[in-house]
Amino acid sequence: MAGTTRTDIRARIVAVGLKATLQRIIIFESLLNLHDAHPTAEEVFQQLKTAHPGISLGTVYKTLDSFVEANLVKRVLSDSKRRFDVNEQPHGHIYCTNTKEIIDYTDPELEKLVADYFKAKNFRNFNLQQVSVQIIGSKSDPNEQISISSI
Amino acid sequence: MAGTTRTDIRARIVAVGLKATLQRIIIFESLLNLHDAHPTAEEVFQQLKTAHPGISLGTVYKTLDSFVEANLVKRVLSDSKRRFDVNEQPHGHIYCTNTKEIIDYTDPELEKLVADYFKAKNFRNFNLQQVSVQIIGSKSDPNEQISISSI
DNA sequence: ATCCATGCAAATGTTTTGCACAGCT
DNA sequence: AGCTGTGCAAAACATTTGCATGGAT
Repeated sequence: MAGTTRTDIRARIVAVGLKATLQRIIIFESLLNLHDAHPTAEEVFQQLKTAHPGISLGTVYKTLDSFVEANLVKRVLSDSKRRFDVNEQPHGHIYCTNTKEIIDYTDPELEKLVADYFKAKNFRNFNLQQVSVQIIGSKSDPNEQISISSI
Repeated sequence: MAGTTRTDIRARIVAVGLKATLQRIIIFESLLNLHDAHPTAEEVFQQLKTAHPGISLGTVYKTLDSFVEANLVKRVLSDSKRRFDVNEQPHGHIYCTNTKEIIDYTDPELEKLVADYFKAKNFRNFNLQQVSVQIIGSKSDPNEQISISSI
C-alpha cells in the first residue's frame, strides 16, 4: 500500500478537477499497486475485478484516459499496448528488447543534468511539460536484475 | 529522396543479415520518405499501394517487425499505434499532447551530454543499445512550428 | 435535481497468424 | 529441391463509442 491512503487518493483526484468516484479511486489505487508493471488497461481491470466484480473494462479505459488528460498519470513507451504510470518523481525508463519489460530508472543526477540543460533553452510555441530519458537495450540474463554502478 | 539510392538501401538491408527482397526495399524507401511522419504500418502501406498494388498489409507489418528486430529501424512512443523511425543519427522526440504529433528533436550537444553521462556508468546484465530523450508538452498554436533557442 | 460518470455491448481499429504459393540460391 | 518471404483472409486482440442508468455534489 506504500502509505497512500484512500483519502490521499481522493485528494489527488479532486486536486486535478475530477470527481472522486469509487471507480476512479480504485483504479488509481490499482495503478499504485501495479506501479512497477506499468500496466495496461486490461491489467488494471484484471487486478480490480476480483474485489470489484461490477467494474467495466470500458470504464477503466475511459478513466485512464481522463487521468492522463488531467496529468495525474503518464503513458509510457510500450510494446503496442497502452501502458500507464503514476506520475511520481521524475524518472526514465529502461526498455528491454529481450523481455519487453519496462523498468523504472530513477537517477536524480541525470534528471538534474537534463533539466538544467533545458532550463537554458527557450521554446517558442511550446509549453514544455516533461523531459524523460529512455534507455533501450537487452538483458543478458532475462531472469536476473539489471544493476548499475558509476565507474 | 535525400540521396539514398536503392543500391544503398539494398546494402543496408543485406548488412544486417536480411535478404534484400523488393518488398523490403520499397518499405524501407517508404520509411525514408515518410521519415518526418513517424509512420504506422498502415501509413506505409497506403503510401506504397499506389505504386505497388500487389503489396500486402500483412507483409508491411512483418517487414517492419523484422527491421526493428534487425535494428535497422526503431519504434517510437506514440498514440496507441506502432510508429516507426529509420535509424539515423541519434535524436530525441518531442511529443505534442495537443496535436499528437511526434517531432524529431536533433541536438548533438544534448546527445553528447547524455552519452557521456552513460559512458561513466557500468551496467551489469544489460547491453545498452540506445539512449534517447523524450520531450513532452503542447504547442500553443497547433498550426505553427516549434522553435528553440538557447538563452 | 442536475450533471457527469459508469456499465454494457456493439462497432471499430490494429496486429497477428496460418497456410498455400512464389522467388531466390 | 529447399529455403524463406509474401499475399490473403480469418482470427485475435485492443480501443472507442452510444446510450440508458446510476451516483456525486
